Amino acid sequence: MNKYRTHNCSELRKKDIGNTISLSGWINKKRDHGNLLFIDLRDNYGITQCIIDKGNKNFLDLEKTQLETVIKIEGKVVNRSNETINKDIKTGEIEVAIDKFEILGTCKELPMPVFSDQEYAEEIRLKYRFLDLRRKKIHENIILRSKVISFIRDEMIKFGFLEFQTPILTSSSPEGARDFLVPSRLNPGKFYALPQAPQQFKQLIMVSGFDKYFQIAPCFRDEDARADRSPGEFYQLDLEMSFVEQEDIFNVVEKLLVNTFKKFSNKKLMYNKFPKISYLDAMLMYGTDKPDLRNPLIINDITEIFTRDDVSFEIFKKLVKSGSKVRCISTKNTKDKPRSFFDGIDKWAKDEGYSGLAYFTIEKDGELSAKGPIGKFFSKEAIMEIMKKTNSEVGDSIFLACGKQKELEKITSQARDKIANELELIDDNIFAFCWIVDYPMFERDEITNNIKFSHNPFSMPQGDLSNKNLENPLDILAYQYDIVCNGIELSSGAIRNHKPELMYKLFSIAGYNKNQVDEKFTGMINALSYGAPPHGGIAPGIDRIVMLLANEKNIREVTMFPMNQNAQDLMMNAPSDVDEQQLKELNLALKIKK
RNA sequence: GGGGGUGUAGCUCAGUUGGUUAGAGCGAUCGCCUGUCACGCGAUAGGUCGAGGGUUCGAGUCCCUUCACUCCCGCCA
Repeated sequence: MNKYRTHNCSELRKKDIGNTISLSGWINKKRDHGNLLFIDLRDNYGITQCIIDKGNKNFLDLEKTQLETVIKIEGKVVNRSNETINKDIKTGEIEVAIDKFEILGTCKELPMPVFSDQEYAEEIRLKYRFLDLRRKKIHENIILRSKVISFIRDEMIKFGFLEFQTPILTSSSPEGARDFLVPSRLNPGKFYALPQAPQQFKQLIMVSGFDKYFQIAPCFRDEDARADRSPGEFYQLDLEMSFVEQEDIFNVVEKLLVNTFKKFSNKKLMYNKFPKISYLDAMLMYGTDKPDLRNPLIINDITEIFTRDDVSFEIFKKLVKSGSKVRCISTKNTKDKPRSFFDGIDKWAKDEGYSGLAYFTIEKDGELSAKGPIGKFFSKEAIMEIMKKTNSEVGDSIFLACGKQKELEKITSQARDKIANELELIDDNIFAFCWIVDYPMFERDEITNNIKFSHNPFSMPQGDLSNKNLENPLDILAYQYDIVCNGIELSSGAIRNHKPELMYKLFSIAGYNKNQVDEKFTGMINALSYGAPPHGGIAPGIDRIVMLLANEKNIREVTMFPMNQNAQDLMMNAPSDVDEQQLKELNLALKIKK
């Protein structure tokens, strides 16, 4: 028999009454009645109420034992009378009458209470993460994460995928995010990079003939944090398949995500078959390539309206003449919303640094009219045209913004979220997945004006790639796709370009000559020249999936040992100074800017 | 790099228009209490009001600088 326990803290039931047992765990809470002491003993599995009274010689010792001390108790399982049953815990029908106890791990005065479910400052949670992780909510989140990962792994194996590991110390890649670098001792002055994703390796696995690969892969990117983005490191379900078209990838991933989300959440899926939205449509209708489809609001382009003679909103007309566009959001039946609602939206837009959001409400009091500060600038006919374009009715309101396309996309996208939140249009009990497809292969760099890859340079372009098409590179679409759920980008993937000649051509458009490509992508280009299968894949973000399933707004709530916003581990004190000898071995000298 | 929010006891927070000795709950310590499950009751200890500077007769409160945490923009093929 194990020396610490016969049962865990969630196991004992009525059938155990009368048995002598032992439990080990943390003192979660004490209720001291002076001559009678209740102790909630907690372990990973649950809580068992233990009880001791003054008659026992251990009473005084136990009474002054601190919360969160780890103890072992021995005693008898006893019945609880009907009035004292606790329905909130699994072991609530019984309690343990303590006979003996032993301290296994003492506890100093706590910097933060464990039993409480109130919120604590991030700093103290991260510094004492081991205490924070004992708390119910986050403890359960981390267990959920484990279960989700196991489930995904099982599913992938059932689908016929093989799991492989790829190197953590690899080479720096010229495209993409900032790399984490690791100096090489044996190769002075040279550096490894931690992988931003196992992108090239997984393609090489396909070239090596393994057909279907997956990995719960750690990825490292040295970029600034956000609520849904850990600084430094995160995990992807990295997968790649040979001899597939886009649709084959979609089928596998849809099945996996639907199964996973149905298993681990009670929320409804808006679509079992994820809708496919082209990048261009998404940018027009939602102003972003990660739209929240729970939000019913749609953005419409009504630039043409401002070329009409019967529209006299001169500010917008002037901007439109010089190349700006006008886009709008129509809200259903908002005619009775108070003035403060509309002005609040306008003020919000100004606070965000935009020039504001104009608005009017369509009313019909005999005659059709636009009510609101700018309503008078629109003729009846112009209003009817706007109603037609935006699918609006009398009683609806129109919010308008004018500007250059990029800026306009940004404000309308944010306004779409803001207005929907104000109007409470978003059902939080739904997961709305979609595919964003047909990303452009290239885009123009706004600063340098050069043509560059818009996403992954290894993606396969769509259509017939005669030289004629290559003359208009900005029109080339790629077999490149993203999955979005509730406005969060879950993954991106692509059918890869496995033809070296085509790759050289595409790279030349982005300004790389053959030698540069050979040098920067040695492994890849070389491999593709020795019989590469057509292949493609995707990489859903594990942390974000778990975050959605746990109904959390912050990635740290599903990460066991996260870093803070400045990429510091407050518990381990990373990053840290290293001693002179270590630097010397690595041939490094520090030169820190003041 | 830029913008917003927060910072008061170990923890969570209150603190009015600038005005005497900065408060509460939890936790800690001590005492009372045999059926609680956020047990109850009483007492005690516990404060660089994030830090520095300024205005003022007087600053937790106003101003400037700075630090920490956080959210957002930039960034994230």
